Amino acid sequence: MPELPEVETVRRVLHERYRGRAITAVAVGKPTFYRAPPLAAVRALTGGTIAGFRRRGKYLLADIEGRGSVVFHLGMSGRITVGEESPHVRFQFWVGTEAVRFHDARRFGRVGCELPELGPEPMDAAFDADYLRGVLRGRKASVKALIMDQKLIAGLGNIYASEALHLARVRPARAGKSLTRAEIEALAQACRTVLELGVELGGSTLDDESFLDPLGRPGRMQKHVKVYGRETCGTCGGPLRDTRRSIGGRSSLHCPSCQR
DNA sequence: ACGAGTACCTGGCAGC
DNA sequence: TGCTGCCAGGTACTCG
Repeated sequence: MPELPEVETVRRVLHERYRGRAITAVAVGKPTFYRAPPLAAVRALTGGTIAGFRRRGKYLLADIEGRGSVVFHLGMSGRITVGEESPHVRFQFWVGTEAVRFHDARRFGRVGCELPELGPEPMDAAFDADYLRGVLRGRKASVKALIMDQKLIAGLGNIYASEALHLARVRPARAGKSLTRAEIEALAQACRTVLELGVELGGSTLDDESFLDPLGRPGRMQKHVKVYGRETCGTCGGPLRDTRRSIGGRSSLHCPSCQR
C-alpha cells in the first residue's frame, strides 16, 4: 500500500517526466468510482501546464500554473502509470500523446483539490523527539495508532509504522503515554530512518502487494523489512506475534523478543 | 477531546 | 474445478 516512500517514488518519476509540460486532455473514470465527480480537478487540469509535482504525507499534488493544485490519494491499492491500461481507471490525463492513469482497484483513492489537515512529516524540521513527546503525552491509545494518525504525523502507514516501532524496540500496543524519554527519542529517529530508507530504495514491493512506480519498476525496500509481512524477526530470527485486529482493526506484527 | 468501532471496496486466496 | 467467504487496509464517519 502506498505510504510516504511509495508516493515520493511516484512523485519523482512524474516530476522528472512532466514538469513544464502542457496537459492535452483529461478524463474521469466511471461514476461508480465517485460519490461526486471531481469537477474542480478536471477544471484545473484541462488545458493547464504542469508546474511540477509535490507530495505532502501520502498525498500527491500536481501544481498547475496559475490554477492551484490537484490532489491525489492512492488509498491502499491505487497506482499511477504511464500508458498502462486496466479496468480500474479512476482518473486520467494526457501529456502530449502519453496517458497518465490513476488505477484504483479497491476504490479507496481520492482525486480533488482539497488537502486535509496533516501533521509534520518525520523528516520535517518541526518533527523531533519533543514533538513526538507532545503527540504521545497523556494518550491512552496505542503508540502505533497514534503515529499512524495523519493529523499527528504524516506519512506512516502500517508497513513503516511497524518497521519504525521494531527499529525503536517498542511494542505497537503500548499506550502512547507509557513510552520513556529514551524510547521516544529512539522512535522519532526510527520514523525518520525507515522513511528515508524507503525513499532511497524506491518504496516497498511486497509479495502480496503490488506497488510499482509509474514505469512499472518495483521498489527494493522489501528486502530490508524486519517485521511487516514476515513470519520471523529480521533481527533475531524469532517468531513474530500479531495483535490481529486489536489496533485500529489492523494487524500489528511485532517481535516479542526485540520489542518491549 | 478521546478512543473504539465500523463502513467503504474488491482482488486474492484458503478451504471445502 | 469452482464456489464461498474472509481478509487486507487508509480514511471518514459514528457512538459513548
